Amino acid sequence: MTYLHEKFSGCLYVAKIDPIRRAEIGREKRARTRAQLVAAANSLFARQAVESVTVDDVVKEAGVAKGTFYVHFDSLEAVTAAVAEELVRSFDELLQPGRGSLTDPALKIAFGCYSFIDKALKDPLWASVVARLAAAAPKGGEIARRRLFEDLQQFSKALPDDGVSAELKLEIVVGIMLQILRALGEGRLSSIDRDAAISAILRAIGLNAQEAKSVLMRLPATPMSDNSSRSATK
Amino acid sequence: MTYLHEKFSGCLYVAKIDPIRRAEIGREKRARTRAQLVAAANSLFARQAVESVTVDDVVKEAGVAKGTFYVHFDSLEAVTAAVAEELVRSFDELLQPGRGSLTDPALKIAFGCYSFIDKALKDPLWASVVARLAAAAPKGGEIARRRLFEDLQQFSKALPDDGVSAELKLEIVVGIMLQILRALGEGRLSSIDRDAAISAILRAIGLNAQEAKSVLMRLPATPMSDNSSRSATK
DNA sequence: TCTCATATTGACGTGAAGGTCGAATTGACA
DNA sequence: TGTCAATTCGACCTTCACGTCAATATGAGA
Repeated sequence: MTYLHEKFSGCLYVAKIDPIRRAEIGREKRARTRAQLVAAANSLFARQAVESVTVDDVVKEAGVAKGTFYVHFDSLEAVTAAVAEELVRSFDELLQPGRGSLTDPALKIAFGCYSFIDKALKDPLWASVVARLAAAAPKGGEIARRRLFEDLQQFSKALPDDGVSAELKLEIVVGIMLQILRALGEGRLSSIDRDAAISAILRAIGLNAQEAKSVLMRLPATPMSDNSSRSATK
Repeated sequence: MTYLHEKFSGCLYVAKIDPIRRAEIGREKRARTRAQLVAAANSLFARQAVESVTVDDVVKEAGVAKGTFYVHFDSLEAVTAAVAEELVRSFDELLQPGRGSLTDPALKIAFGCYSFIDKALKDPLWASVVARLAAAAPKGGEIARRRLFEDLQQFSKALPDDGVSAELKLEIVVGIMLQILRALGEGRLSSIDRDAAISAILRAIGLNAQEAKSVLMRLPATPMSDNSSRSATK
């Protein structure tokens, strides 16, 4: 019986399921392991410098074997990029609901900055990771940069020329935001006034105190729901 | 003859010069080698990330043997700190002549920022090194930070409260400056308008456009001599 | 229960970087 | 020119992280 079965199945009958189905089966397990690795890297980046993290660190943190790492990623840069991508994606998602309704460029910019700082204040680990990745993997945030730049161009058009190019404004806004992030991550500025920070940014890019205040008041209330308990890993 | 001489000198006569004199003799050679190592590290930091520089890189660049490195420094961090210290010292020196005469805090701040950006524009290698070290060895710039903070406190006192703490202002100014440095080092912003940048900074910390312009006009002309040919290594 | 594609494992080879130390060099002095 | 202390040299050892791969485990379908 066994013999017959083996011969039968081995030569003609079994062996070919559906290759597409096969891939589907693997996908879930595969995706879970990959997510574990990304989460582990994220978690490590919250604790130590990006450059000091090793493959061994990541696999240990993720609880998988070293070989598994290389099934999912070519190198540390690859997993770092994945972490950055996930961070950008998730923040973007967070922004969508509020952002859609805004048309005034100044408001869009203020809203984005406000949400960013708000998130950083509520989730210091997130702040640490973003600050470190911004330095180590600037590639990741490029999309966000581009969007901000477009808003700034629009914004500049609707303003009497103040001699500050949109390119310079971009660097100024990004510089302020990243520095605040770093400061939060390093324990300086344990609690700052979001409004004050946004106001400074708006004034730096050309609004006067009056206008900045007006923009602040027109900001959608509580730009993000305050479920601050979730860790940076999510 | 040889025998007598050896015995004579070896036992009684020679052997003890003056230990203080000895040290003096070595000092010059020693200092030169140390300076070579610091210059080599500086030069490497202008080309590649601080963390990617190895001891072998440094000694190769300096043209000395590995063992020599460890005579002068305990580790890469030590030589990195030395580079940072030298950078701060030399910039400070550059600032002294113009800074002495200034009493208005806004003017002091503007002058410092202007000189900084000016230097960065004239010496992109310097900009790269400072930008990288600011991220990798924040310890080094602490003195500069402290001085800027004091100026900002004075500045804030003489201003109607705008809700922005001096601590936050410090991060804002530093953030803008470092980001401009990074942008220059990475080729974005190949040439920016110094006045525009300073104006943005002044407005961010509470001045209105009018006042910012006034401060800019009161800046000492050509804050630094423009011998821009010297490389970042010096 | 058996089979097979897929995913996972971890021991291992390789090379690069850190750090050491006895030998060699240098140069002021007698 | 010989001596000695200070400096420099570079071969060598050690550690550690990278990346590989043959062996093993998993689990859906027959």
